[in-house]
Amino acid sequence: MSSSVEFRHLEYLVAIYEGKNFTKAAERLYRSQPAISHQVRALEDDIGFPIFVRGGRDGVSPTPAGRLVLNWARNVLAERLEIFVMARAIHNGEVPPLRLGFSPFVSPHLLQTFRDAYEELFPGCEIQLSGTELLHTLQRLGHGTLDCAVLPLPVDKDMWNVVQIMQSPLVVCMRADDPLASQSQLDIHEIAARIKIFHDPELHPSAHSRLIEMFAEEGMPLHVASSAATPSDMQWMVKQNYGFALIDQFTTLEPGLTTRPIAGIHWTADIAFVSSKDGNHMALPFIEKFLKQSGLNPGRKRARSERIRPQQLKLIG
Amino acid sequence: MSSSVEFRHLEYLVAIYEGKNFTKAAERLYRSQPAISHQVRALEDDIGFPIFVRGGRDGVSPTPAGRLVLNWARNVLAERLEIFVMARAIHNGEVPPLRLGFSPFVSPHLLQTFRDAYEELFPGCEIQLSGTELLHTLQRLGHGTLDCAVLPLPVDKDMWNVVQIMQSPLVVCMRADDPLASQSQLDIHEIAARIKIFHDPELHPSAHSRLIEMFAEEGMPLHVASSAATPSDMQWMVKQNYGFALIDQFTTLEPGLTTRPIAGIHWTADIAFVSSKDGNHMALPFIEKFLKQSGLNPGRKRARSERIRPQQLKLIG
DNA sequence: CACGTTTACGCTAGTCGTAATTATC
DNA sequence: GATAATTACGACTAGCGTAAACGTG
Repeated sequence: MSSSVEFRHLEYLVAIYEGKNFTKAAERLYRSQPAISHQVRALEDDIGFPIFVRGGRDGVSPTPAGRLVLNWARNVLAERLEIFVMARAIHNGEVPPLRLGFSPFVSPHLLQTFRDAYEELFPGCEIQLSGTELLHTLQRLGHGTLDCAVLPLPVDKDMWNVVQIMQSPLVVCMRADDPLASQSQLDIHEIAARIKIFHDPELHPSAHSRLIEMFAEEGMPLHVASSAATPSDMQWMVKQNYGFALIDQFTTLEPGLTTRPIAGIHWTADIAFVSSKDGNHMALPFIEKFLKQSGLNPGRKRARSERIRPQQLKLIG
Repeated sequence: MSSSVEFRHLEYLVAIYEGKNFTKAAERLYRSQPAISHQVRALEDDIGFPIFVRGGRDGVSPTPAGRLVLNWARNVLAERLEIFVMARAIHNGEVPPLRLGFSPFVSPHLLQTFRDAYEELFPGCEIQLSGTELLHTLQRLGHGTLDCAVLPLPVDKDMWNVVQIMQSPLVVCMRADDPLASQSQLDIHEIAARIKIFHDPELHPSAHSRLIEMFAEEGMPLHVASSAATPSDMQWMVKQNYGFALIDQFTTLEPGLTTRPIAGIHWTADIAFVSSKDGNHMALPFIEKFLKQSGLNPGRKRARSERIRPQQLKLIG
């Protein structure tokens, strides 16, 4: 059956399609025309259906089934080139370290997942991490001192290559001994006034105003009391009873803290893989293809049993 | 170089990797062990780097570069099978019509783009369209009387396979002879009170409440005056001076109407390709793979010269 | 008849198998 | 010394080229 199809056949098919006849294809391929004809015929006999309809005078044209095969053939031939170029680079140690930026909002766990995926894709290739604030990270991407970054959305999709890799619900972070911790879900009206700890507005201007808007939608005014630059600072504040905080549900919690979802609310923090459009690290196309295909699966179970619904609102990075 | 790599080689590599040594691989492949050894050696000589490190006693293991090749090899071998099964189905006319649902919110232009992409992927294969309201479409997906659908987000990602295919800014639809049409952008405070035409809340419960929220965020109360079931009904109402409407910027406009963006506001309608997790139309995996890879490019220029920024807010389907 | 594909046939490359050799634990 | 990969060599498959036949405009 189709298991005797070889790359050689695909090369012939593509050449025939592009040359529009067997003869021209044969010239391109430095083969005799009968050789091509014979191979294609053998292939068609093998797979059980024709790839081309021999059109007599002006050129052959692919059948519908043939077009499917041709599309795939072009792809796969291109991939073959890329893969071996890349693999040779790996072998020669010519893959420069991947300079990966991230903002404090991105959980170490997600970074670890990314690192694992990268190790799987490019075994033995180094990653250099730089965690700074969002705007600075984007600046460095622009200057070319970073190859890519893991950042909260939104990010200008016309300016950067963006692949979303995570959509993580926001939950309320509180002390485990808080009376409200006995509830599995929280009523927004009960807790709105107690949410007082936020990320530094300077570091994430849009995120901050977004948060205020989200509460306004629910008819809740918000009182910003304390602000922090990192998730761990926020957690420290929660622990010290400064108030509650809204955090990514995948944030690693310090002992003595717990998280609860807000009933009926499905705010999320969206995280994306971002790279410069003219970024030139050779791994970038592979990474993006991989992320688009398979996504990134942080191997951790959902925080609560409740199904997480795609939500209307996004926390802006 | 790598252009002499054939599928045969990849099969050998994968068998060796899975069998962990040349001998077991040879058995699986119904070949002699030296044949395998010789082929792999020839391959490695050709590509210029080793795939396996011969580990003496307990099995060979892939080099870093080899792992990259192996990952790709597995993929590409699987693809080869799928492609020819699919192509044979196309040839035999065994591809059932793709029963595609869509909601009234989805522009015909986008559907056409999808249809073109499908025709490119599966030449000659039929699409059966069913346009009904969102909830009914989801019901039919569940019952298996639809294979897939093009729908506004959000849709439960745990319940359905969802691939976003479009993110289209919302603009204000008004009469071309309206005085405000002279402005290239509109001030939200000037027009909020005049936006009176909405989609029927019954048909899109979440979309409706979302719209009200979005205005609330901007501090604008919204007065729902008229409602319509389809975009063309909405346009008729705008024409008859019932008020302005908020529509997808890619909606085909009737003569006498025009659209303008709202300054500083970047609301969007997000459209996705949705299918049942146990949907069994053979084309679905291919379509999803294609959409994830290349997305869907509605070949139409941007409505205004202004760059569209990814936005914070999404109109719910 | 012209142009292009297919069939026929001999040649050779290269793939496979058997057997002998080498390497590693 | 046992297990497993490599080398050696002969056999045969099958991909190639040349030349002739076949089909369409």
